[in-house]
Order: sequence, then structure tokens, then C-alpha cells
Amino acid sequence: MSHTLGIRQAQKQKTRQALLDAALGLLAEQSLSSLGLREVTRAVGVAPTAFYRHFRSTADLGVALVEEALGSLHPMVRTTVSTAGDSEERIVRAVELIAAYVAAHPAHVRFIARERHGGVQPVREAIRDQLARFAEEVKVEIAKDPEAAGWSDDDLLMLANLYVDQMLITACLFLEALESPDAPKEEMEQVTQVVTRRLRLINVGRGHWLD
Amino acid sequence: MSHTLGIRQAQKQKTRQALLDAALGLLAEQSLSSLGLREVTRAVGVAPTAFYRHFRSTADLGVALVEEALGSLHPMVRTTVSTAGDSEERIVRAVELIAAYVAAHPAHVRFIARERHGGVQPVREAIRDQLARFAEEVKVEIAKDPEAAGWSDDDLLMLANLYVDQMLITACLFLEALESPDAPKEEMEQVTQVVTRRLRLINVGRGHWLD
DNA sequence: AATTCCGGAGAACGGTTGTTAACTGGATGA
DNA sequence: TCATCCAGTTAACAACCGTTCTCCGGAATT
Repeated sequence: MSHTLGIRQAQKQKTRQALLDAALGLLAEQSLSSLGLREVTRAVGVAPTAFYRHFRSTADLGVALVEEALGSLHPMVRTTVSTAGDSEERIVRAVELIAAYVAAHPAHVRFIARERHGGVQPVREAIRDQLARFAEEVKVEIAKDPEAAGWSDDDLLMLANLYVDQMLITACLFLEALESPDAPKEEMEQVTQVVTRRLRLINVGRGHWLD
Repeated sequence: MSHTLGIRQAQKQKTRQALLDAALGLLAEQSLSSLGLREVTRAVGVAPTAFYRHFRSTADLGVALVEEALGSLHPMVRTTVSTAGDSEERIVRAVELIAAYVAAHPAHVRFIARERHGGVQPVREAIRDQLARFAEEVKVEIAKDPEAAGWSDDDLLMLANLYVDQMLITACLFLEALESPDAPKEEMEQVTQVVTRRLRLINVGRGHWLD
């Protein structure tokens, strides 16, 4: 399985990653539909035509960025939703996980939030597919919970989608707090409290759903 | 109060509206940060330089579009939230209102969804301010409800923000359904059922919040 | 009736864009 | 060792961009 990449393919993947990183940086202050191919190559310090060796277009690069931002997140979400503990503990753990991810990869979060409804169709679809996967995965996890006894499949998916949406909204709020000019630490704490209460209310509704 | 606009100012506002409409149309397939000034004037059939008579930049035009899309919605939201009837009736009425608005102004909804986290800061702020106003208005309305007895101010605002977010998510789902290639009618119906159940669950949580 | 005002037109500027073609030089494989 | 491959380069293309300055003609004002 471990066949060391030839020094050739290694270099190629290196500049490919450099293009992705540069694009992500530039996308902090604009959206993908206005991102120029030359702009990216200039930031990397490479000829414009080199771009075509890696991506067909900036939209293609955007799809790759979606994979990079969301692809490695599935196992994390799975384990977080399915960890033992009462409702309150799971909420706290989930919020902490989201806060940590936003702090570690703010540019990726901003990119997903920005392009989820952005102007580039293939990227929108890639994000939609990833979020649908998350919802499906969350659904099968919460279905295992004893609390889910008597729930219809549609209701489980509805709740899963509600959780996924809240996950994204929470990430956006943390990102805003993180970019706060004066006191990001305090803002982060405030967001934590608000979104925790939100999830508490949803879980109260979940507990009394079958009444 | 009713001083008939001079034929001069009338013409000016006419082309201004034409610029706004053309921009809104062009923004169906791109985001504001890639919208060109010349692009808009070309669509209207006017000289590029005429743009400056109305807007300082495309970002400025975007802020005007935010006002156009959300400004006239405040009274509607107020009355919808405060109408009499039990919880279920209010949910149905709210969902119907959102569906009707999306059907009547799909381009406006898409614009707000796209630019809420888009690449143009002044527009993001304008949308954020409008949504904050909605949340505040919803808060004072639900505070009047007898069900809100014993609720803290923070909790009321938390719930109001939850409603506002759901309103926007619902609008986005209706928009996607509307743009569905095969059977928009059925998709709309399905979205209606899903978001109705979502709101039901939230309201169940609301009812048992103080336990 | 004479004068001011002002929304829009026209032309030109320097700069940027995506895309093409032909080329270079070092890693790769026989 | 030698022929092949291929990531990246160079140069050039037509098209587009935002912005400035100058001008026009009809509405508005006096």
C-alpha cells in the first residue's frame, strides 16, 4: 500500500495544495464566482497556465475545496453524535467540537458558509451532497438511541437535518465571534451559551415529541 | 405628503429601478462580488457611466437590494407571529406566508441567501442588521404570549433567533423546490410538511421549556 | 424667455481576464 | 544511456473591466 510517491507526483501534489491554500486565502474577502485563475497562480508564484495542469476551472477547484473542508469531518460527526452520556453532556461535547473546528480551520468554515448558496452550481451541489451525507449519518446514529423508540423514519431524518443545520449555523456564529475586532474570547463564550440553549430547547422538544 | 414627483426625478427613479431589476436578474447565476458595473448597464441598455448617477459601486447597489428585499417584510412578520390561534394554526400560517413570498419574489430570496455570507462586507452587514431587527420584533411579539410567562429575556431572544433562522432556511428550501426541474409542485408540498414538523418540534420544546 | 441644473452619452485610459500554442528541462522507464 | 513523458514557462490573443473627462439636451428654476 505504501509505494512512495515519485518525486514527480509529489511536486505536483505540492503545487496543487499550494493552489488550494492560496485560493482559500483569497476567498476570505470574495466569493468563488469572482475568483480569477490568474489571481490564484499569482499568489502561489506560478505561471497562469500551470493552473490547467491541476484544475479545469476555478469551479473545479471549488469542488476540491469542498471535499477538503467537509470530507474528513464525517467520522468526527459520527462519534460525537453517538458518544454515551446524557443529553446535556452530548450537547456540550458537540458545541466544543464545533468551536474547536472553527478555531482550527476558519477559512474552510467561511468557504462552506459562503458557497453553500453561492453563485457556482457545481460547488453548491457538492456542499449539498456532503450535508445530505451528514444528515443520513446523524439519522442512523440517533436511531440507535433508546429515546428514538417509536419514531418514524421521516421524523428521524427531519431531526437529523435540524441538527445539521444547527451545526452549520453554530459554526457561522463562532466564525463571526472569532473575527470580532475587540474581544473574540468573550464573544465565543457568549455564542457557546446561546447555541447550547438552542440545542437544549430542541432536545426538550425531542423528548416530548411522541406526546 | 403627496407632491407628484417631477418628471425628472420620476425618470431617474425609473432607471434606478431598472438597474436594480437587471442586477437582481444577473445575480441569479453569480454572486455580487463578481457582478460588473458594465454588465448591469448593458442589461438595462444604458451607458456604463450612467451607473454612477445612482450608485457609488455594485456593493452600494447590493445594500439597496437588501433594503428592497427585506425592508417591506417587517409588518408581515409582525402580524404573522402575533395572529391569534393555537400553535398549530400559527405554524401553518407562517409556512404559507413564506411559501407565498418565495413564489412571488424568488430572486430576492436567492439574493439574500447568497449574500448573507457572501463576499461583500457592507451587504453582509446590511442583511445582518435586518435579521437582527426581525429577531427583536419576533421577540416582543412572543413575549406577549401567555406561554411566555416566566421566560427570561435571553431565552426569548434565543427562541426568536431560532425562529428567524428557521424562516430563512425554510425560504431556501422552498426556493430549491421551486427550481426543481421535474415536479416543483410536489417538492413544494414535501418541503411544507418537513418544515411544518420542524416548527412543531421546536414548539413542543417551547411548551416544556420551564420544566 | 433666459438661465441653471443634471441624467445620460460618448470616447478614451491603463489594466486585468481566460485561453491558445509552442517550448524547456528534469524525472521516469526501457 | 537514451528516448519519453509531463509539470511548468513564455508569449501572445481578443475581450472585458472600472474610472475619468467632456459634452449634450431637456427639465427645472427664475
